[in-house]
Amino acid sequence: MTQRAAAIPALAEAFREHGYEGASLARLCAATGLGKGSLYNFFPGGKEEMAAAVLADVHAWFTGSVFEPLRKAEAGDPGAIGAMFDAVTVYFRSGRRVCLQGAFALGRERDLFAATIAGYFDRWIAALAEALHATGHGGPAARLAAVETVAAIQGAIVLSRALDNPEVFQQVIDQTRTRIGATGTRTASPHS
Amino acid sequence: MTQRAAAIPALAEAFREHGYEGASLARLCAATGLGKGSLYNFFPGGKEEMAAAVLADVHAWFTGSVFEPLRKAEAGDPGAIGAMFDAVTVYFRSGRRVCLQGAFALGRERDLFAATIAGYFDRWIAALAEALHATGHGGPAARLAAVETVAAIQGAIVLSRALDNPEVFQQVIDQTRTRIGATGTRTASPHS
DNA sequence: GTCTATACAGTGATAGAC
DNA sequence: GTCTATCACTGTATAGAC
Repeated sequence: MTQRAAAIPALAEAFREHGYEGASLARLCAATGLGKGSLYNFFPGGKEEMAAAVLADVHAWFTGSVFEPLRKAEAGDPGAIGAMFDAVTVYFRSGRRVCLQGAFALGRERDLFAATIAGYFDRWIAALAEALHATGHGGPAARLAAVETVAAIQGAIVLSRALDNPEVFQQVIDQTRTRIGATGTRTASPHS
Repeated sequence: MTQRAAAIPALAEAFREHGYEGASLARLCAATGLGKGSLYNFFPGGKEEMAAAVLADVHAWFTGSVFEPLRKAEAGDPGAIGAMFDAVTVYFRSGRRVCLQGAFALGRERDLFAATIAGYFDRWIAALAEALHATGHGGPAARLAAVETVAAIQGAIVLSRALDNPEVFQQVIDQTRTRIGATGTRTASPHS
């Protein structure tokens, strides 16, 4: 059990780097340091179960580190939204690290994990919309702003990777952050 | 020569639907209606050359239908930027159709086509920044707004596919369009 | 030029030894 | 539990008949 959990981060990085179809079992073995037998012992469903476990792990991390803290904005914490921007900037390494659910949404992997992927972004948008509502945005406007913000983050990852330039990630994040009036860290030096 | 050109749109759709690694030669043959021998006759470099030809074709279409028309904003046409939003909405079918260069930017395909992908987005941002500059945005602010707008479009594709909901594409596009003050069609009915 | 046949490495998955 | 060996299959690419 704990062995299985320990393999998931390595699997996640392999899926991030190579995509679902590109992450062959040979690479997954190399990434985890386990043989095929061990992997199939932990994940009887094969590659699909490994990817599902990784997506669930990512969702769990975001729930604890992003979605739940956003709820603190309801308690009157104006810095909660700013903390979200800081968290995703670190997590996605300023665009150098891919959003797995976003990447899967573009390919045929979406058919396999449609409900999981939609659930992830639904929760994100809902939590952010609540926080925006608590900080003054009107009801429907809060959800629109939440949708636009999450889209901006995903677009920032795509564009910064396309241009191979983490600074454009920072630019998009900073503009989005100031527009919706979030407090918190504004990156002074855009490097690394 | 003209036969080769006729195959490219079919190849493009196959790469869009299945991704680079997922688009097997069998599927590329089925999509084009050609045998392997014919494909290798037109594209001696194999799959990589087919994908490169597709990316070049997409770039050429955007140059003629998006980038060049944006330059008309310099001639004092305020509707040029609005026309860009209309064009990309139709082209990407409100998020149902993937941006090939954006999808490749997320995967390992980026290593193969890095210069091509970066060039595509560089041209887009440059053309849009010029148009924004001509319609009143200050110099550095114009480029920032251009970067943010292109990122918003890419994020709109990712998010609308993740939620399997073209309306969120329209929402993000409409918000971005009004924020930068572009005239043109504002989608009244968000359906299809 | 376009097809069929084929080469050969690599795929996901399984069975069985230890 | 973890490994090695092997499975049937698909991948890209090539060769050769027509």
